[in-house]
Amino acid sequence: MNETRDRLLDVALDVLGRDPDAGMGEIAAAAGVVRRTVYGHFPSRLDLLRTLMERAVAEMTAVLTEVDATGAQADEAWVAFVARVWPVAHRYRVLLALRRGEYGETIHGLLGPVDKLLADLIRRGQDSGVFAKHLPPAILSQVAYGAVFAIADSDLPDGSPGARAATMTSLLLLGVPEKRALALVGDRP
Amino acid sequence: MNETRDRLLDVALDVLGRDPDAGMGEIAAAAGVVRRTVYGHFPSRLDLLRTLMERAVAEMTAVLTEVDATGAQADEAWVAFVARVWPVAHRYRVLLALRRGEYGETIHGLLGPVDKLLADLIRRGQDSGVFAKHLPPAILSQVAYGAVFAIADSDLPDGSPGARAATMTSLLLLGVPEKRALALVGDRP
DNA sequence: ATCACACTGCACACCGGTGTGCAGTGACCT
DNA sequence: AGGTCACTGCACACCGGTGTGCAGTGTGAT
Repeated sequence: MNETRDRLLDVALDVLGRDPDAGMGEIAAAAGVVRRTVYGHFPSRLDLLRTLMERAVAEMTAVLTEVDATGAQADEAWVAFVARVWPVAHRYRVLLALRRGEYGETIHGLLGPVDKLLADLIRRGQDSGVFAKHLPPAILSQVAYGAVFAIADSDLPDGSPGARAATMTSLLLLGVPEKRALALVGDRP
Repeated sequence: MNETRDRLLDVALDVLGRDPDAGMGEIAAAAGVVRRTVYGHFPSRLDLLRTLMERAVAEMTAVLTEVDATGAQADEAWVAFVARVWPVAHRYRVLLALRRGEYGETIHGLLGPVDKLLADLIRRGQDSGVFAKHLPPAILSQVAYGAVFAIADSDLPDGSPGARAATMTSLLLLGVPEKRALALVGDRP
């Protein structure tokens, strides 16, 4: 039923991923609707942002817990995570983009669960010896996560690097030896 | 002579690194000066930004060409680059932060030279076989560069990861084997 | 003493984004 | 046909940041 509301959220995820400072007007226009209509669904900009983040966080935690529950090694779980997230990676740029900015504090709070799950996965990998320990889990997870989305961002030109390259890169930076990384990612493209 | 002007630029680098959307008022306040005074030195906000970026870009290109001219292997050059940049890495967050945002286009243009030098260094490393080729130089350089500053950003807590961890991480993600990376970075902290 | 000059402390106009109010308009339901 | 409901298309007030004008005020040089 809530057709417009859903489209609004989809479009906002996209628009704000490109420009975190985009206003209600731009989002409305991108959704083929008038600004006034947006306020009909979300009483304020912050309200829209919050709903958006909650949705994104829910999807991410779902993927992470699912992948974690398979009982696989941490590096295998990471590969599965990136593979699951990659197809919609551009949707999740917003997670990174909105941490700074006007409502940064509010948004940052919403991201807590995701940060925790990521850090836990990396810690598990470090404890079992598959990930290197050159950085504490909380930081290493953010860097790896950031690298994956940075690569997804550069994915505009025709010759796209693709999921394989992003997975390889993140595995390397997590300290997985090249041989093992190649085996995990499938030796041939 | 231009004491206030210089302090303004220093402070702006710092403030804008924390919040790219900081206004002239915040910058002025942080410099212990009144907003009106800032306009006495820089006719517009964009003008301040441009001056700032030119200064930052000049410093970066200086370091990069210098490090490049030693004729060292690309991985050694990268280590030297990070070592030289690290002490003031937080100053250069602004380079990343301001690419998006209001004057993104203008700023992006200013960064061309730095991007090119970085990509050239990485390409040199790939051609001589010390860096992996899982990503094209233009992207790999940006990811490595981003990782270094992401780590510098997380450097707030008492137990700071430090330059060593940042160097290790970037080397790994560039595809340098752990053994070689440890040798380059000095086997003991 | 006076001049230059940098900074101050107000005033103001302007702009763009937010959020609201309210009278339509059209589609769909019954 | 009548009613509901979402969207429209204006109106508006409000806010915060930008950029400017101008009359001070203090300090250092001569």
